[in-house]
Amino acid sequence: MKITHRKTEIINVAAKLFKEKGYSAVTMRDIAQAMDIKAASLYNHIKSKQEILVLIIINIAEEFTTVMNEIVASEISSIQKIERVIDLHINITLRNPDALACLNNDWMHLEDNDLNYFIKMRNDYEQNFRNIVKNGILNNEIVNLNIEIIIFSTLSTLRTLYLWYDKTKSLNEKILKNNMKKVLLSGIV
Amino acid sequence: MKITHRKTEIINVAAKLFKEKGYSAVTMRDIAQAMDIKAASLYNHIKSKQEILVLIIINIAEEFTTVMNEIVASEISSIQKIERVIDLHINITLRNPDALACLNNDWMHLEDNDLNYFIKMRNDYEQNFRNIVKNGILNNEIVNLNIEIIIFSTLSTLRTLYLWYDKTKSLNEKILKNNMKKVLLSGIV
DNA sequence: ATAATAAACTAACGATTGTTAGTTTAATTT
DNA sequence: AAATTAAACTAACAATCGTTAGTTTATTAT
Repeated sequence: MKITHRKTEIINVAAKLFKEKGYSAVTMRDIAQAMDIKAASLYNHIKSKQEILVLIIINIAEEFTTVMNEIVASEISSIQKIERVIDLHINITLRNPDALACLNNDWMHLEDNDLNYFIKMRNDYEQNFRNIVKNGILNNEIVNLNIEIIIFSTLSTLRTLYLWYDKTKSLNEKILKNNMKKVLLSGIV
Repeated sequence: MKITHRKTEIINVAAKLFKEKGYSAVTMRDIAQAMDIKAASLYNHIKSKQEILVLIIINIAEEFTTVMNEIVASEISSIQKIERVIDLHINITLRNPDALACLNNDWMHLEDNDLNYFIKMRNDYEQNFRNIVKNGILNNEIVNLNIEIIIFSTLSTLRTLYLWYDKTKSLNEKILKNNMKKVLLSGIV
């Protein structure tokens, strides 16, 4: 099915509502009301509530996957790769915070193939990041602490940036990226 | 209403289910089935589904509030205060990861007074943390980067530690705390 | 002008939701 | 032994859920 303008509107409105209350707590009537139409009218544009969720999440997940693969393939230092991962997360967060919130909180409500596909992408993503850090430790670019703690503390900050998105509006993008890299790489002391 | 043994069991089972699918997606029949009884039987012990959520979240939130107030009142350096905050989060995560997940993901489904009370506690908690960091910057214990980025990157890691809880089982508590302090305070480079 | 399409509508469906009422069973206390 | 209590049960309720069918309205293409 083609993605029309109206369909895009539904997806954006739904993503915003999903961010606020979560997929399960948002009804088709909620989405319709936010668009000033009736719930049944939504089905002229979308196949099901589940389809909305899939379109929101899978697109973003594929974008993460694509760029991560580029980063892994590039011939730059481990630190530079991590800096590019930081840029990736900030870019997507600034462009589409609602979809990102949805991906983070509602991915478990995907079904069947979509769920498996998502989980595979997420695992691959983490494994790629783990390899970057591992290589960084091996050639002394990165400090030799527990690797899972390094991975987790970095990714959890980047993944939940959307929660904090509002407060970044006073900062411009370049300053945000610079500060984030300093904090994540060199700490706060 | 007194909190009996059976009531505690319901709360623990519910917290685990809420962690997996979120408050809204878990039905009373789900909770009952996990306890091998019928849904109606739950109401011999609890008042409503909402009461379960309140008991899970508010207890944990009050514990955070109490200990944070102790930390703020103590006469130790800013860095030492942050280290105690790190300990606080790790302690609660190790003891009750399910309730913590529920607090993080489902607090918005609290209602009326409970919701307001929770939001006030959360705001006060962040403000206390902000003041600790601010003082640390003023007396040169902490690097002078954007304060909101410092606060956010630290808290987001600590708050989502429960997601990563499983992988920490190989580490003992002391090593986990030490590594986490090094990563959050001194970075990974 | 006519036909075709896009996008809304009303009305209703079967399933599921949280919850209540009233009853039964088993354990504990008097 | 009798009475009380704790904790389960069956059955059902009103409300809400995602969704479908069929229709109307307004816009666009022929």
